[in-house]
Amino acid sequence: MGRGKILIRRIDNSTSRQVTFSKRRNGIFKKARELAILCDAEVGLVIFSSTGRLYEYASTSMKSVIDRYGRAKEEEQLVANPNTELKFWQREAASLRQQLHNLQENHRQLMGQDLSGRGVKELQNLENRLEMSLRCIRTKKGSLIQQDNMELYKKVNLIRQENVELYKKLYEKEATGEVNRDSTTPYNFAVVENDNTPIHLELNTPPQENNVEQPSPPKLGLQLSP
Amino acid sequence: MGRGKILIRRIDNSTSRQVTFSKRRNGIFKKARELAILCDAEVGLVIFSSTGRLYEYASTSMKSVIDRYGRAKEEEQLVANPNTELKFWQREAASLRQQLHNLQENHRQLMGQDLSGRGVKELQNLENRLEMSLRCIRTKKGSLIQQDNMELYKKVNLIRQENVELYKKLYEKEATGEVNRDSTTPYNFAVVENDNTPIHLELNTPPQENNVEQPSPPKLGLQLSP
DNA sequence: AACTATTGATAAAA
DNA sequence: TTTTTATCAATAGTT
Repeated sequence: MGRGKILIRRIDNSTSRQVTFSKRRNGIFKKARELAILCDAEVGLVIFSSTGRLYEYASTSMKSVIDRYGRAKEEEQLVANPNTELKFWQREAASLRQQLHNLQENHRQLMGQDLSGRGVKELQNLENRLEMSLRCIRTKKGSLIQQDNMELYKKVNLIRQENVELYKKLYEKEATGEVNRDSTTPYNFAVVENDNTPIHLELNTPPQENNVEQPSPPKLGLQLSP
Repeated sequence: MGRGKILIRRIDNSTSRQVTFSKRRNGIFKKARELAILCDAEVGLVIFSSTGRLYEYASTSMKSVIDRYGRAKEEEQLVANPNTELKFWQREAASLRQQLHNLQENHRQLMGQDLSGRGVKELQNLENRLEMSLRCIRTKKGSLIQQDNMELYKKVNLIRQENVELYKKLYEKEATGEVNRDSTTPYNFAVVENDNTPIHLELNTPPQENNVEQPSPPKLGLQLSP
């Protein structure tokens, strides 16, 4: 139900993930309330966002729901050993530790460490995955830099126009002999013909490497770096 | 959403109340699941029908959700009971969960997902790390393949030698007129001069891509693939 | 946060 | 219960 169908899988973009969370959270709370009222049910709903914030709804009270749930479960499986609580958390920690370990292993592999005992096939697979990642990242970087570039281009055009007008004013004053010859010109580069050539100014990039996937356009007279 | 709009009030007819309960229960469970997956949230949902039956959904486990709920509430009310042993494991689990979350985030970035909101600098950094990994992996792969290659080379030489000897024996028999002409030769490639050229046989590599960083040596007469 | 084109959920009927 | 179908509701993408 929206402008297009979506797959039910984690939304990568964190902004839209949050927006969707907000919308759907409201939606499901409404549904929960309606179900409780329409069907005379006792409903409890607890949601932790990915950032850890708690949201809750209970048709009666959360305490009532949880207590009732506990009693129902107790009846269902006869007894819950009071020693279980501690055990549960120990198992939980062990499980999380395991997951963490696996992920770390995976991460190390991806970073090209700990490659011993891997077959050629596995390494090829790793290589392919990394190349895919690189492509994604380079595409993103390229578009970001291009965006920066466009904004800078606009800015330069604005300043150039300003310059032209200042030049004109100066010329007029000079013509009427009222000018003070010692004053410095505000922008100390000359008027050039507006040839619409894109300007290539790389900001925010470390100078050590320069492998951007765009053709380097011819430089104009204005250079920000020595 | 139906043949007609309805008021949100208790459905009097018990049959349609039951039917509606069934449908909406499925609906809300689906929504809960989708919310958990799409938005990476932890969700717990408990429903008691008007007849007292329990239905539940939890994205992780109901125990985890209820415990976390309890802790969140506790923290909210600043009550810190020094129930040390239990608390310890709860904090341990929380910490591990956090680490896991961070590592997952990192991993997603490395895999080129979730790139929104990253600056050019960060992307450049990612790119560099991935390239370093790729170099490591390719080096390792290269040496593995070369090792394979060497072993195959030795094997080929052995077989070739065997072949030479068989050839000699056959020649001797032919010379004495005792040979059976219809017998097939065991290894059906001929003796060539041993020119010590390395043999390039790629084993264990999927055929789709072929970007190994070694110069492809001239192929010998022995070709395993058509 | 508001807007809509679309998809999704479901009320009524069978 | 489940299926079908006509409608209403939720929401994905956009502004």
